Amino acid sequence: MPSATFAKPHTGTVTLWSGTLIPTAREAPSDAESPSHILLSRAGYIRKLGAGIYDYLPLGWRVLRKVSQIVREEMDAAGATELLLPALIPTELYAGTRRDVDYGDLLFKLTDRKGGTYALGPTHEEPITELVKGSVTSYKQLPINLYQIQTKYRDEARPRSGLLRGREFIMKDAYSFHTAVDGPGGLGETYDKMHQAYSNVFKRCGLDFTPVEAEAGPIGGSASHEFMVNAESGEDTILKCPATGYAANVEKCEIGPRNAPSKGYFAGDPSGALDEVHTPGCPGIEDVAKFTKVKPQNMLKSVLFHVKSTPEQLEKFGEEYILAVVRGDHDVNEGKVRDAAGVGGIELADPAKAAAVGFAIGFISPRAARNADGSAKKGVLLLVDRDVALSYDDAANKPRFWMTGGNKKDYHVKHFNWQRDLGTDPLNATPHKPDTHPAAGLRSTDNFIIVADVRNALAGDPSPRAAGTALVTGRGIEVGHIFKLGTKYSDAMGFKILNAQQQSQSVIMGCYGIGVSRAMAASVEQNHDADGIIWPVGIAPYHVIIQTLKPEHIPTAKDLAARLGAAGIDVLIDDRDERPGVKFKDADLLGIPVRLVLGDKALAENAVEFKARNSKDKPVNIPTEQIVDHVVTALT
RNA sequence: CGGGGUAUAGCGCAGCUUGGUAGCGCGUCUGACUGGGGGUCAGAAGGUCGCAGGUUCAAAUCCUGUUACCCCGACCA
Repeated sequence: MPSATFAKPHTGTVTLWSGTLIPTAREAPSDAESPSHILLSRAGYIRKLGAGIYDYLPLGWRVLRKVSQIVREEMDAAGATELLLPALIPTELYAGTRRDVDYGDLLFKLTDRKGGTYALGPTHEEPITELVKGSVTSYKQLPINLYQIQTKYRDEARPRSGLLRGREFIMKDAYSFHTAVDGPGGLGETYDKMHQAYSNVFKRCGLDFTPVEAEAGPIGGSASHEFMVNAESGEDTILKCPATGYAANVEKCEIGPRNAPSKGYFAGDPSGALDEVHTPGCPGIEDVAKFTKVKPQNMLKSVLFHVKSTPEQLEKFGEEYILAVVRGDHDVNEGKVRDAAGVGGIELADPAKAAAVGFAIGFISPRAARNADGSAKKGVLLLVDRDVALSYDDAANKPRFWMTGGNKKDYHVKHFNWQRDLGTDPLNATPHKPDTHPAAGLRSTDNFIIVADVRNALAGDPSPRAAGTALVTGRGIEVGHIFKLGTKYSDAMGFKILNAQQQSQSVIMGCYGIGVSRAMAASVEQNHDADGIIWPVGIAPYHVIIQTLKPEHIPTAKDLAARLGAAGIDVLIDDRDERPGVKFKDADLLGIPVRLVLGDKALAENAVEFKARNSKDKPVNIPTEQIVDHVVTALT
């Protein structure tokens, strides 16, 4: 681990408990559920003021300042510079990007006395682009990477878990500007630097984290990474390859190759005669499974997407749909569907509109992508996951049994067979090649069908990086996200400059975020026990807590604190006239790495009692003259 | 946004069914005894029962409305 903050040649802070505000409580507020929320509340770091809104008390603010300082040092070392933008953003600034609309209700909006409308910034792409656009006029001034540490606002539909998902939170956001993606000074170079800086930051914060590949941006490749703190209580699921270290979030994770079916995709005889069953009020897989006793893994789940076409595409191709088919116990992955289809954007189809085009949502079968005569419906792509494009079960050595929708309300069918029941034999289908240009839209052909990986990866799926290795899952809390934006914002806001060839070009951007307040909570999620918090040294509010057991020991405690402070150590002196039991309990709750106790026993032998919060070892007496060195060693 | 729930002292809760002087634990304050893992005893302060209407001689309690908050789901750079 890189050098800890305390080792720097500055004087540490010394604080008297009696002079500050540390309201510890035996019981947490009833609305606190997650460990970080409960412990930070009980130990007096934060207090709730409203849904998703928290006071940062002195201890909490010290932790946030320590995290911020680590972020500053690493960002500065990576060539970025700090500034501060307003939190209050005039709505006009969103005119080009339309993000006030895209963000929707997530954006806090307010109106001033003159009727002007504003937003409380959730991120700052627009203000930073506006700033740089107005002050950078030559390619010679690029690249540049600017960051701020600031309070952000998002009107979350459901704030939860204390600091982990608040409506007001502290975030570091950085934005870089370039004239090229590759090469010296390019976006890629800064992106890699940020990746390294983020790893340094989270290491110094003492967090156990995993960088994962996330949904790729417009530039493609691994253009986005999330930094996930590994914690069981995390909201996000990540997948890892134990052999190669490959890690990705559910949205992004690829699934490796598996054995090709022995007879080929779709090939094989039916498992029985097509059998229609009445399934009243059962639109969902779970309902059907319960009602018919057929396992979800023997069902085909058909999900209809609507292609978000541009007006020009609408003109040329009409409304287009994608019918994605996965196994009943699998989840369709929207990003994979979009990429496999080769279109720019998709959305779940509206049930009413789908019904008008002949899709009974909830009861769709692959057959719904065909006309009555078996020909392909115009503008409908049938996208079949590899795990269901089968008619023969190699493992069981018999025809594959499928149940699927009956294409009319309240009916399903058993013994669906791809070759017999699709309408046209898929073996004769012309493979669809998505147009290389996503904006081109779908093309209708007679046999419009693709076999692809279109579902979310699961634990046990083959790794995409190591043959014969299975993916494993873990839970995580997203504390950082780096992203290659490309020209999305510069184009939307008309930010172009002349390059060395005297040609006007769009400025290429990257953005890089760290959830500062979320990192504090994530650390507690990861580092606590039944008694309280266990801070990593790097972000602990104080390095040492000195406890006096009798008031007459306070002068001795102050002398000791001064010696520790001179060594750059931050010290909290618990000078309260409380009983020892209360003080020990509170010390454990607060989670300060080192506890020094001044009591008659130790003082009688001219010693101080030392205990590390993260150790189960019994306290040991250290001679007073050695205590500073002992603490420094313990903290390093 | 859909479903479920809660609102009474700083915190955690009871009281509401069956209307009649506002209760308990923790914490706080005073005093005494204590003094190495939330100590004991004695005393004290602290609440217009979320808000607004209504019913009633009388409402924390019954009725109507409203607001806030929590949980599950949907959503989430």
